Amino acid sequence: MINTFSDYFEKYGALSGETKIAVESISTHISLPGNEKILTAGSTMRSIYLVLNGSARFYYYHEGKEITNQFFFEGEVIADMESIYSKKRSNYYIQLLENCQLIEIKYPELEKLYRQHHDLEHVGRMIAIACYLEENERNRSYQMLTAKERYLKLLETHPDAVNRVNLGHISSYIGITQVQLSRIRSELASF
Amino acid sequence: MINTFSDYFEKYGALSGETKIAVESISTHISLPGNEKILTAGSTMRSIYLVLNGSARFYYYHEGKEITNQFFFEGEVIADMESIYSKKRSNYYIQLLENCQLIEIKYPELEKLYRQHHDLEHVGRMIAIACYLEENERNRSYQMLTAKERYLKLLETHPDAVNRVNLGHISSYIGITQVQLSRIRSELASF
DNA sequence: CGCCGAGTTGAACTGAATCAAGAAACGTGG
DNA sequence: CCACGTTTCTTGATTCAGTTCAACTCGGCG
Repeated sequence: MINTFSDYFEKYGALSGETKIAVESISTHISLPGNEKILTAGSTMRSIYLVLNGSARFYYYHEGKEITNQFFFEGEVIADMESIYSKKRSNYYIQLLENCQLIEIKYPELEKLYRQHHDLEHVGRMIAIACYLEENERNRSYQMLTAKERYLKLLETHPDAVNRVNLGHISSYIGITQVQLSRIRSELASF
Repeated sequence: MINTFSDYFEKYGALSGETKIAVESISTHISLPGNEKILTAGSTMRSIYLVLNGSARFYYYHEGKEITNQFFFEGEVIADMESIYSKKRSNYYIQLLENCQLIEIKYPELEKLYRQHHDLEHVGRMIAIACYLEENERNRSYQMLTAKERYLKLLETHPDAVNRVNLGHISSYIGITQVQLSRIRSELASF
């Protein structure tokens, strides 16, 4: 169970006691109601959030339609890295899908810790690499899988998503319409 | 112009003179003929390569067909991060497309330097984040663009690829058949 | 000269999008 | 606790983008 940012970081490498204390010292526990947006296009993201409880999605608009690009569940970290790193206004939205218990870290403070604690920066690099590999795998699934196969893969890797999230969000996540996803589901159900 | 690994790293953040000297001390210049494979499925990747001259592609097989997942040109770094980090056998291939001048760094030696030089680890983290963001953008292009739009986008972002690489490699990169890409090109040419 | 790989083109087919209508589920206020 | 409106999901009919299979062109090279 991931209850603190230290827990989260330590999945990717060891941290000294000192570093863990420093990380905890900049963490704040917050709780927010479902539906709340923690990022809106036009504003800049300055914090990252560890999900203790609840879920969220990252989305954007294209030709008037919402497209969900990411889901966040318990133990995962909510962020728009693009906005955080560029310090520019985001083009994206992040919305809570349920009531959430979160731990917030203001990014500039984490950056300070990265500079002070080499072990933390190392773990940060490992996390970024893991994120890169995950995105790359998703790209490969667009190259080689059909819509139905991508859905089946999501069932395996993110069973949470399928049970707790709207069909429309899931369908845009795997790059199809919700009509098509509905057909895929009914086809699968008939076995 | 990127002539050394230090040049490459410094695109993402400053390095001390000492760190740069350390990086150069583990770099080796090599040149290899076009068509050579520097990674074959079943073997483990242990080095990364900066491209001074030439090009390469990263590919794999799916249902008997080659699918190209990445291109590498001058100033870019060739690696299969999955194999390098897991230290396991790769499922992928990396093939040089032209005669190449490369700079090789054996990964375990770079890892040592990461541990010794905090500034280098910081830059490494920035690079990983940039790679993540790039892959994420590619995912968004699968979510919202048609095959033709993805090709036009590749024309903008990687004009090199379109001129120097086989149609078949490009088509699998953007997730379509080479037949379809040929049609797209002839349609575009008619304007 | 003849072969070979790369690219193009045509015809038939298929997976997925679109448009549209209806059914189910959900939340809110009376 | 029911009635209503709204949102979410399903289903059918049609259209369209992209695949498949196959034949043909073209340039390079032994």
